[in-house]
Amino acid sequence: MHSPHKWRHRFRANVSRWTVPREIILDFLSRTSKHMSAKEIYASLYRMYPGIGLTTVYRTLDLLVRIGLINKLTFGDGPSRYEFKSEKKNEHHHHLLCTKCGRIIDYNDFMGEELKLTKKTEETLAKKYNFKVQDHNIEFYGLCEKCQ
Amino acid sequence: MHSPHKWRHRFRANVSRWTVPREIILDFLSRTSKHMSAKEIYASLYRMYPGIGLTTVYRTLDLLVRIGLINKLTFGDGPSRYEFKSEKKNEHHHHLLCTKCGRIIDYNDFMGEELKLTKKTEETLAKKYNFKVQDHNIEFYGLCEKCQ
DNA sequence: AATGGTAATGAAAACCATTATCATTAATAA
DNA sequence: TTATTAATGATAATGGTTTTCATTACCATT
Repeated sequence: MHSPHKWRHRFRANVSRWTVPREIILDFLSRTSKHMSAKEIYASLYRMYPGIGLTTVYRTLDLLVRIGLINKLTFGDGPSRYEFKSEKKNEHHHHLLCTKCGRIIDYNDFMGEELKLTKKTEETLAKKYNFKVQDHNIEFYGLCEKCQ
Repeated sequence: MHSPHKWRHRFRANVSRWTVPREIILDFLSRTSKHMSAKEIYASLYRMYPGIGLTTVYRTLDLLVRIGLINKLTFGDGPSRYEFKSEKKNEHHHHLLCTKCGRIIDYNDFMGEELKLTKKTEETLAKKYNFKVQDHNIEFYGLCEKCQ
């Protein structure tokens, strides 16, 4: 299923070496759908690979974001969270955040409408402010099932 | 123009006292359209009111967010920024962020379309996940005029 | 106006996520 | 196999924010 060196060429292309810590971090992220903080990732990996350092986790996450294999999510307070970026085009999604318990829900409804709106907005902003849009983010805040 | 105790009743309603630090912080924010960090606000006020403490600035900003008079903006890394929330309904806006220089641009184009999309999304999410939406946020990332 | 109860203040220390430093280790080109 | 040099991991440092606590000052009640 998971060929061990699936992503090796992506590293090579970025003048980066293929190392054990990088492989296990990326493999770990590719197998979970959770949105985890650096510390949580570190704690999870530490059991199987006690030699790993938190610093390396931070550096690797940073590299993976630069390469474009994962997303970094920063929701207001608290630590940044990371999620694996799926190859599948139709898995583009946004987040629903519970303001009480911090729960994060992925949703991908209305992506068609959203795309229409963002495309239109991007064009207008480009003209009006001479701003070159690279990416966008949409999130909803509220109360999840358990918290209301 | 600015009655000095314009917001006093808002504090009372929240069982909070009307104090000098709170007044000058709120007054300062109401007069600027910039998105300032706690430290920047502190530095600006320190000149006119050297007795003020950074801690009080943080605490007051937190209170003002709770009361609903200002917005707290958290853009990835760096300090949180704060903006005065205008009373005028038509001044609802979102942000355009330059990923290179950090510049923030307010825009309020397509609010009609946005409202349509968010309303629809909120209804669906409420049904599908039993999630009660309270607020939303949209932001675009890219390069500003100077940085591209 | 004076008093007293208590919330608010400010200086300092603590906290927490993240980054920098640096000696050691290991990936890879030769 | 070796040499080069990027990557690692322990530790210290950093920066934003929060906590602690003794002091101050709002403001409801006299």
